[in-house]
Amino acid sequence: MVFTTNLAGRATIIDIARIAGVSKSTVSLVLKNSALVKAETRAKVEAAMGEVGYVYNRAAANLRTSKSNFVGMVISDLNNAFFSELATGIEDAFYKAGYVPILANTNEDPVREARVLQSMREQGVAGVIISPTGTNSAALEDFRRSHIPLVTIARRIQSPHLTYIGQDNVNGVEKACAYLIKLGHRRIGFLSGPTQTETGLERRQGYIQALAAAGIAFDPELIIKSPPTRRGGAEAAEELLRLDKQVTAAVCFNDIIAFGAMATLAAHKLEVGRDFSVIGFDNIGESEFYKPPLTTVNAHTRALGEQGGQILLELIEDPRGPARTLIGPVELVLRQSCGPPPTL
Amino acid sequence: MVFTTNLAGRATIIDIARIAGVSKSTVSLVLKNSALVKAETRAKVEAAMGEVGYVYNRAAANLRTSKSNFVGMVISDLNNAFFSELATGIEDAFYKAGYVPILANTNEDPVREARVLQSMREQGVAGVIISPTGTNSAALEDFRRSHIPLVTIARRIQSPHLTYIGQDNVNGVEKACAYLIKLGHRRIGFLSGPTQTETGLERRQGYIQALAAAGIAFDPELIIKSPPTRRGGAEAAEELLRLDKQVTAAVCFNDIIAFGAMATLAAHKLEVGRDFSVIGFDNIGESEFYKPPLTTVNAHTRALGEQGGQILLELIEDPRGPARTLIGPVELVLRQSCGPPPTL
DNA sequence: CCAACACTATGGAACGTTCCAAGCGTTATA
DNA sequence: TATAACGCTTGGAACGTTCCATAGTGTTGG
Repeated sequence: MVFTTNLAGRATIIDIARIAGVSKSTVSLVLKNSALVKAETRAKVEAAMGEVGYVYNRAAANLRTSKSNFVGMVISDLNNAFFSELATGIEDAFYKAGYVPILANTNEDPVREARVLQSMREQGVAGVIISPTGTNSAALEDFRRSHIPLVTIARRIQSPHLTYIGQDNVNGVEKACAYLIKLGHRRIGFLSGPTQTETGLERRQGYIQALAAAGIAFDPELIIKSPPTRRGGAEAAEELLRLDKQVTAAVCFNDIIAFGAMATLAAHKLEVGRDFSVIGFDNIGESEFYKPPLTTVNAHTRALGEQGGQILLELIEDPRGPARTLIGPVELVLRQSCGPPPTL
Repeated sequence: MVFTTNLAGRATIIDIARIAGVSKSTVSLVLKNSALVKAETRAKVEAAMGEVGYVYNRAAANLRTSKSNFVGMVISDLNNAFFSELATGIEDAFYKAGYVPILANTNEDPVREARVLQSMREQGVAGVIISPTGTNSAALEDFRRSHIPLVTIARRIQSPHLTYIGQDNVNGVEKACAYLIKLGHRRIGFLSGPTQTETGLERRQGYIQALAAAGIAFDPELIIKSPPTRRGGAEAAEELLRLDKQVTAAVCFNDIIAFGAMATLAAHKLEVGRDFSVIGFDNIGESEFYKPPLTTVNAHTRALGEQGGQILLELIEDPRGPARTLIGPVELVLRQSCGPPPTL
């Protein structure tokens, strides 16, 4: 007899047990590769499973054990290359460990974020990794109280209770600025992206620190905020040029803003790498192939995602222990957008 | 009494029933907003739920009803902007309908694809939408036999049994070529990407048809295959130039190849839009902001994803009916990579 | 010859829902 | 007054696993 195995009416371990002439407990043991079953018995059971095309019902197992192999993966903007690289890293870590990620793209919408977290609770996720929208720490705080392991990634929420993994934003921008200063630039703009997020504040902090370290006077006008989009970058660069302050270089909140800025510079007949230097942040895939190739801060995004996933898995294994904060190292990748790198 | 609601030991409808002084059946009815319960009773139950922070257990419901609100979303390369845009479209359709997507990024690996499909069966997904790796129709065919609704998207597998939604590849490349021909180009290269996939074959077909329609002799040497990456595009363009056949324009398999090609052209001191024209395919976000902005075929990727998700949802509602094929329309977006568009 | 023990196998309760059949109190109808 | 109808509520079986307590069979050692 062949079973047509759609959700309802597919073969269960009871069917297998009957066919193989054993009890359902034995079938269950076979499924978990228990050493308790005799090889011969195992073979019979496996034959029966093959015969009817048995498919394990994880929902039933989840219910019985009140565990699950689901993890939530909440991404704030999947269309941003940074986050899609992060997501593939995370997904990879889960995949390797046999966990299954439920995806939610919040699209920077805090309402959606809250709804999605609630839904994940209902699904019984074993844990959640999230790049928060940032404005909704209430929903996050609320979720945290459910005692489901939770990791925030790439965007920090100020809370001593939240485990966080991210890149070293301050140091990244510091390195970028220091490099420009070494190349001789004195008036350096900062296209700061959004300024109310932790990420934004940290990167801004790096800018200010680097200038101070070099003894360059800080001019708040040279910080231009904008949405972290190409258009935002283009407009911010426009504004920076309008200041007419002999700015010769800009550090950008991220690569995407840098791309936008480079478009504006080109429109103003400024050759990037000769007339004006630009540095980005993230080192997303396309930055290497841009025209000119973009000098940027490598945040090792994919690895960061993988490590974040890994940390969540550890937290699931052992939920005790205090919240951790991990800051991944960061380095400057020298390309043509600042002119030819100085020989060492 | 306050419950600490982690997975094990969180409040159940039985707890709620006891607190509210009703039966669990009544609580269940409240949960599904049944009109059968008196407003007063409903209020009592809802108060009890609020009191203990009740969280619905969907796994239990899934088991009982042998249904689920999970859908599988299998993406072949999430780091490719085309697919990440597709994914957000799909995710959006699911989100709106209350379905929860399980994500799997196969990374173009057929083995991973097969494993992932099996895992989704175990999770009891209500349906699956997949952009196949293309080389593993056996696994797909096998999955299809489980009678779980299945939609293939963006990449076609030749099978009369599979529902497919994609963009009009032939017509897209035809339009691109026709435009170049109208601009006066006669020797047009085709950076064909991978040639063994259906998508590749269709786009190649468009190229051949367009040349034929214009009475231009077909020269197979002008078709250069490569991986669909920036590097692939760069190398393919290199090869095209090496032919030394006075080629003045190239149509590319996708935008990413076009970006790579443009880098090569720049390295050869050819100004794209003046000395050489380039057209891409997909109209991914960055193409608008490239230098120069890329003329490309708009595949309405996000909308395509949304529609694909929608079709899967319809199939879940009503799994009967034959496999469908939907081909979305496609149009050329004129930008600077072919020089200024002719005035109409 | 029996106790002790290893090795396998098993029945049944439990996980948290849904849903059917049935119950009950009140009002309408005959 | 008996009965039907209606509005609301309920007990209990069922979904497909897991896992505990228990039991049957040899084998070993005293």
